[in-house]
Amino acid sequence: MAATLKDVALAAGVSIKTVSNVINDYQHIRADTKQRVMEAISELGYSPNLSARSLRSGKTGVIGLAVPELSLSYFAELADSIIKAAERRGLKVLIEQTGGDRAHELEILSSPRLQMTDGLLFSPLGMSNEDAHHLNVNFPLVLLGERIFGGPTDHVTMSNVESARAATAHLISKGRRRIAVVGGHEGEVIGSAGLRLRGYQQALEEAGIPFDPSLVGYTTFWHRANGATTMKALLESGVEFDAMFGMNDTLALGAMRVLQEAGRRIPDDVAVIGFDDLDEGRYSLPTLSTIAPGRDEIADTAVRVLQERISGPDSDVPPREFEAHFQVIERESSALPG
Amino acid sequence: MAATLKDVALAAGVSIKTVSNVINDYQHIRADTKQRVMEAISELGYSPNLSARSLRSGKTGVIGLAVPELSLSYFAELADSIIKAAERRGLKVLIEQTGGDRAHELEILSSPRLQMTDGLLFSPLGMSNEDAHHLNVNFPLVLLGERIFGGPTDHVTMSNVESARAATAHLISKGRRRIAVVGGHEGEVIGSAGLRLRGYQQALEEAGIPFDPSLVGYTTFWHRANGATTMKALLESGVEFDAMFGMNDTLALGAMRVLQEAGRRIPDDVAVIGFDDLDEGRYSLPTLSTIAPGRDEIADTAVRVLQERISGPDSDVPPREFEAHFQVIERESSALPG
DNA sequence: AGGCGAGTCTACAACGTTGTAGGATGAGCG
DNA sequence: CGCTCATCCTACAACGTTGTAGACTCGCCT
Repeated sequence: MAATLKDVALAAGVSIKTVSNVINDYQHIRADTKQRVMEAISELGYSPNLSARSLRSGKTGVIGLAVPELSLSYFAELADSIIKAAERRGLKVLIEQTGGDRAHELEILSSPRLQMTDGLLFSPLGMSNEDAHHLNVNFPLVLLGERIFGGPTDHVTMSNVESARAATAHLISKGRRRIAVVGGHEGEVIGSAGLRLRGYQQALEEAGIPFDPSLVGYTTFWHRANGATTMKALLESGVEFDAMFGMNDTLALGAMRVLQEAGRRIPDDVAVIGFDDLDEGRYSLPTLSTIAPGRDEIADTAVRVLQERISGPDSDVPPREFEAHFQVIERESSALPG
Repeated sequence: MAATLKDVALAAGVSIKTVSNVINDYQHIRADTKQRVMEAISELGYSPNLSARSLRSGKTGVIGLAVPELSLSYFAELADSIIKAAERRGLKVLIEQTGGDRAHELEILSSPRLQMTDGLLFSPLGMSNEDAHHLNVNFPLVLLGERIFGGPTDHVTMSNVESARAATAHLISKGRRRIAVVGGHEGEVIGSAGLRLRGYQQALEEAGIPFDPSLVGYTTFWHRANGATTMKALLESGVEFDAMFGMNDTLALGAMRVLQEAGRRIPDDVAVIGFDDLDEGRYSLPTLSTIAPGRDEIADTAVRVLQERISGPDSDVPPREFEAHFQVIERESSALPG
């Protein structure tokens, strides 16, 4: 069906290899030969067979991206950034959804499901630090997210502790001292929740505010519904607070809705800040203050580092850790006289 | 590096082809031979080279999905559904973002960028019905969305007219007669905006309500910001209305925020319904009534049809059109005594 | 005894590409 | 005139897999 090098070679009256050379910009080709080949190519509508090329070269030009779910806005926006970053480097992206399920995540690492790709950007959610050794695989792998630290691979992550500290400090700078947290994971030390809670505590400490555990609302997942139910529980517990730090925007938005239903004014009664800088927070009522975690920087770094691992010499470079730069973005939900 | 059929064959003391036969479940193999081969396979950690397999078979097991942007929630959720549907059928999905740009969309159709895939699910935004002939490509292609109708390929779409009519009828059933629309595209006949506006008009007609053009708010894009500015313009125009139909949820949410800022109560002063059934609308304040467009059905149909085209005999089946089933979902934003 | 068919396995070619080695041509130089 | 050397091109092999054709064994039927 589709034209091959052979067809083009026949049409142009040259050898197969010469056509191949033209395509690959080999230097020593006479101008008229080149011209003739080019004409034959466009006449036959030839385009190279990528499977064959992959077989020869061992490279596919495709990278894998494994995320929990695209319907979680953060991962959708991350995927967007990553696809764009990959495109800039001439790579395509094949997306795999793990559902945040540990078994599914391990399966992706061990089975040949991503055979078609040159390497993998991996954002686990179900795995924990004890699973780090599973990352010891024999293909290029770059880890994303905050579930595992000190693993055997390159790792690109947010500045979780510092940015959570900045978020909390921001609320403190607005005169708030009773700051509720929505989204804690009981007993977690590593992981977005654990790290961000640490940042929260650091900020309190710096300001000389004692840490009150009853202000921390725990939840397993970070969906809108969880933000809502966690906030409901906080309200029912009767604990007082004049500010809230949502561990991500989605939680914050769900929680805000419950606060408003309960008659609390934002930011007057409760100042709110989230985390992630989702587009959504720009148009909520009120607009949501947040931490911009440097998504484009994360995407760009991750793709660049993966590409280095793919083409670079084997493993003489030890695993590296990258932290993206964050920014505190003040919007209406925390806009108060500082 | 990685083990090949040859290595396994050597280890098991059989021919390459026998190993291949074991892998492909060929019937006539002695039990002990099979056993020996299996052992060699797991011992060497063999897994087939997919590039080679693709080269031989002409199939990659990967389909392409071209959408405007994953940061648009609708497309993120669509991609989610499609990846899941593809997984059920043993396919992987490679995602390409067009940015909704016509030139970029045409380029994807004409260039060999998606060579690595067996077929393409294509959701254009910039192209219009006049570009339909560009869909006449020589690889399996299934069209999604409402930009082009009557094209030369299979097409999976929402019931735009009918569901917009149902949305409007829903507002009418709540006693509303002055129904504003947010998201019209000036002069458009085909396309989500044009079709949904038609459904809106049909519902009015059925109810004997005259169509008032000044109730239609036009906008080019369907982001949150556009919903907000369009609603601002409507309010400034001084036109009166007691309900609003947002052509999608994002627009509706943006518009709701402006309405609330202007002091209009929802649903008391203005009843609101959107379109798309985004997760977000389940946790907005108030929760957003909407049309569930049957996303899973769309995804499932699209993947199934594409797979049929990929493996099926060539083109003896004429292009087919599929319309997913929709549902009106009533939430707080339109919850009024019927 | 000869022949047949089912079961089991193998050798070889082919998919379309690129790397390697080397052949042919002509210019430059002693 | 003969040599070298750069330029331009070609033949062949190889990447790892699967389809095709056929070899060989065995039991069973005529």
